[in-house]
Amino acid sequence: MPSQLQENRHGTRTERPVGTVLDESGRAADGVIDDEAVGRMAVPPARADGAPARRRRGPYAKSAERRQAIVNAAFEVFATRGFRSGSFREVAERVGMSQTSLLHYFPSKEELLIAVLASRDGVEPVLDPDVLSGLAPDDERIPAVRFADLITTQARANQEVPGVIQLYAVLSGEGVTDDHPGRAYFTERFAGLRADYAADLERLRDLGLLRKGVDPAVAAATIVALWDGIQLQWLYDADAVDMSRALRDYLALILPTSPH
Amino acid sequence: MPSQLQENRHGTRTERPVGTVLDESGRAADGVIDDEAVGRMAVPPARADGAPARRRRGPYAKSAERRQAIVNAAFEVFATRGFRSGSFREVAERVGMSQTSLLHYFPSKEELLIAVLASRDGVEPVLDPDVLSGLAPDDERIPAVRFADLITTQARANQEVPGVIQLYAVLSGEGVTDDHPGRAYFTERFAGLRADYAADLERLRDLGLLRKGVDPAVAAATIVALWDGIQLQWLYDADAVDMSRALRDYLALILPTSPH
DNA sequence: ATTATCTATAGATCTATAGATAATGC
DNA sequence: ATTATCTATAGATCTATAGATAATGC
Repeated sequence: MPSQLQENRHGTRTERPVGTVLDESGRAADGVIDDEAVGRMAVPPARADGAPARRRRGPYAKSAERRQAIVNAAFEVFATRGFRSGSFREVAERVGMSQTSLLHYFPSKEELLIAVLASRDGVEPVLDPDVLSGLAPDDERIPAVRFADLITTQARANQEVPGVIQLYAVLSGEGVTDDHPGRAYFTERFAGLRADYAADLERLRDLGLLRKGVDPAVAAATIVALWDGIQLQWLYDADAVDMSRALRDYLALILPTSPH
Repeated sequence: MPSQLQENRHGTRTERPVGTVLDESGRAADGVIDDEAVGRMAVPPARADGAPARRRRGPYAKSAERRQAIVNAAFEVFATRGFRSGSFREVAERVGMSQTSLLHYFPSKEELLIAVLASRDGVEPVLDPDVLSGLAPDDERIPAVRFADLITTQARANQEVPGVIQLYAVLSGEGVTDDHPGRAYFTERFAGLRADYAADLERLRDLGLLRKGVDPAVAAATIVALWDGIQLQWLYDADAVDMSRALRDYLALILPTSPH
């Protein structure tokens, strides 16, 4: 039973995402100390009088909470206005502080965006991977059913978290414009998702559960593409499309044993 | 033989697209007189001295050409920067005139966007619908093959027109942000594409060419979604995905008779 | 005379810096 | 003493208006 399949859900990886913001004390936005970053910190210079250099105090107690509030507000602003049109002033207004105070936490708009993208990876709901579609515990089709279930369940769950789908659609479109600071994030995210799904599908193929003639790499890109594309249509007209249905139908086509 | 299938290619409709800009003489951007718009024009008021009201002269000879040059420049600017971040100044620079002169042709940025979206529908390459995959002229699978060929050929052709895919991805993402003037265009475009493809697939189903269990409406939304999504991935990494391959493979799954 | 184009500029942004004051914690 | 927050503001935008001048065509 390839339990690895559980590790590749859309957006539930545990490594720290690329570009996680670290403040000067080497603390990531979630408050966890990053040893590597601490190691990279500038050593306080010895003073001319030979006295020992002073130690930095680090952020105050409520600082992490404040950062998170800013990231949450920026999440909303970027989702409703995009990165380039979303303004510091609007984020500040929502979080109830002056615009310049934001710069104490995020010294540039780029860094704020990176923090939002990183936080987004954590906002997605975590699934219970044991929700199976009533198959006998030794049913050989379980890996295929689980793979399809994880994707469609995740799609349905994303739908319930306000802003997640819109932030993603808005920024992934804007990200291909000139010099956009989100480009690397999306390039890597797409590559990672394709690789993860392709690996899953190769395992399923080896188990004889993938339809003959389906290429795992092409199907992996197709799953991601279909998912993104149907989300975009859903944003324009939520009643006109059924996101999880479209995904389920496609997965049923390439994994003929899964239910439909 | 359902020749209607040829009429529904991605972006090759002949009606004037929603929101086509008409200048004050009732002339559309392409120079064609729009009778209905002329009829709507304000009647010149009779003057106090009873003399006949003067007639408007209409745009000068080179005006249509100038408009087109502006639309083309705006196309590039919006594709590389998005609508909100793309500026009148940059469009003016590319077209070699002052920023304020643009306002003579397009009195607001919104109208310029509408004109760009309308022009985009005409930029897509027109296909020769008779390119078939070497089937006997009386082969009953021809409608399915033609449907699949039109889509994959269009996908390959779009790839060759610089900016078309990027403009579309950037603006369709930005279009879901608050008060975006492109929202109506994309809402209607998606609805139209879904309806067109669904009608095609229903015909194919009636001919026994659609795989059992495939719902035409879901498959129609899936084609559009897959297409948009794979284009987005392609913009981030052109070497990593094969757009027409992904479309072809999906179409082969739902239309089992088409070649692969 | 009408259309096309330009200069000057109003008025509203926006990001970021400078530097003062308030709050927190060693 | 350090961190957090604020006010004031520089300097760079951006869209759009006002109104003058140039080019075109009735």
